[in-house]
Amino acid sequence: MLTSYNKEDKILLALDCIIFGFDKNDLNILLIKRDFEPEKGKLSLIGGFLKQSEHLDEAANRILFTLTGIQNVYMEQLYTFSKVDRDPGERTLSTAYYALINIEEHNEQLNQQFAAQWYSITEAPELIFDHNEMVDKAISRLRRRAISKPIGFELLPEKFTMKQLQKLYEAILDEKQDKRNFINKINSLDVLVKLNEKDMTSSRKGSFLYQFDKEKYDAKVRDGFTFKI
Amino acid sequence: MLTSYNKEDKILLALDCIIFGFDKNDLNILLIKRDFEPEKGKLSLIGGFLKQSEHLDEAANRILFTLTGIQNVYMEQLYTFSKVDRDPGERTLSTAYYALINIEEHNEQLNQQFAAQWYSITEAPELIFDHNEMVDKAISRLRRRAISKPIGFELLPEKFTMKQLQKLYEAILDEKQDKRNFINKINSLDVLVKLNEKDMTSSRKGSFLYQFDKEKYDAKVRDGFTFKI
DNA sequence: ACTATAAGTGTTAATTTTACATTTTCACAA
DNA sequence: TTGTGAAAATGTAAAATTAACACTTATAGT
Repeated sequence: MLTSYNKEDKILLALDCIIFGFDKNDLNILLIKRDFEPEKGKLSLIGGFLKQSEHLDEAANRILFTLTGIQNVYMEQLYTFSKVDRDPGERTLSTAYYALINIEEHNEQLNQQFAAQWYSITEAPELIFDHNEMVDKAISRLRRRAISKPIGFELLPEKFTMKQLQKLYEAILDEKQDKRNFINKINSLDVLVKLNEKDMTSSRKGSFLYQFDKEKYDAKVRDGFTFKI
Repeated sequence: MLTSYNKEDKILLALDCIIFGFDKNDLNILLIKRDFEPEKGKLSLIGGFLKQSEHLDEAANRILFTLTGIQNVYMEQLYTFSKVDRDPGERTLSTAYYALINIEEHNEQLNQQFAAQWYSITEAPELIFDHNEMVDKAISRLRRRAISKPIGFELLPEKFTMKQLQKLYEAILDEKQDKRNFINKINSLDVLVKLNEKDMTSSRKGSFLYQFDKEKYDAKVRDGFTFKI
């Protein structure tokens, strides 16, 4: 086929993944010590380059898997960063993706053979290039999403307590929630099932475990309900 | 400087601009008849290619200016589209940008020498490649933005009537608004100045003109107020 | 001066959001 | 066995916001 584009510039396109995990009280992100120049040894997001015949979504998953062993994670495209000198090594753009994962569930995958590690976002480690900017943008996107979609459940174990859910939302939104109002709100959404099981690790009384009911949620969305915390 | 990226693929990166304008009752977008292959003669967004040493934001403005004569428009990045066969001519990604402009104000710029024309989004013309998908995404972004930022004012003349503002929001949100509630809401935001002038073209009684007070708005935002229609 | 037409204006009910404190349960220690 | 400490569970009333709704006013043109 004839193409008319042959005098246009071709450019390196990187991808960087902001992987959020939640651990008791804190939002964490997965970072890696960069083992090649430039900026070798500094902390970086999980990143790599797009191949010629790859969809960005695929590339993001390939890169995540290659560097962490984690797979089958739903990632969402965040933004394409394009400052001319953003990478001192060579001119590259980078499309950032972000995802939420449940730390425990993926810790088997993320084992010793990978250099990636969890860092609390409250400690805000300094990253190479424009990666801090990427993280900031991801956090604000996460906040916006968290109040309009039940996105947070991805960060919790399958069974969780109301307290854990509340802590999670407090971490994402970075603000305290009133316990009773929070529980009432969640219950009114009617997308959780209360199990006949208690978590006994946090108190003598024990607290009931809940599960997110995806089918119920999907059905409600179909009927035009909007989730809003 | 030494670079370690030399075995990575380089890729063509296009940009496409979704330019919204508003005209009495309808949201419009600016489209162009494509004058080169592939898909020559079909309708397309305003598009072009990123150059090696250009920021995406710059490129979007350059492309818009080149194809329409319109300049100094604030465009926001929307999404990067990357289906492998999205352009049958050659493998390209495309980063979409969108902007809101005031049709009258830019019609002098957009003169005969340019092929770009306004099309109502309600007529939903069929576009090349994945451009319809881009437009859909831009519209939903626009809706989300419109209820949380006073973004709509960019689409109106400097002086406008409440009726025009209401029509605009009805077009963006695609739903009727109650006249009294709408006006009360807008007034309670307290970011408009009522002028001592009337627009006499639409009724015998005439209707007062208003102006958006950007300084007042910025000051309020600084004090932590959130605009929400 | 009459008429036709769009502009302009407020109130009440319904819903949602916020603030807030006591009782319950149970493991463990005495 | 009884008592104690610690977290879990629970409801209501006030405040704020949103939604529904219809008549009066101003004016140009006849």
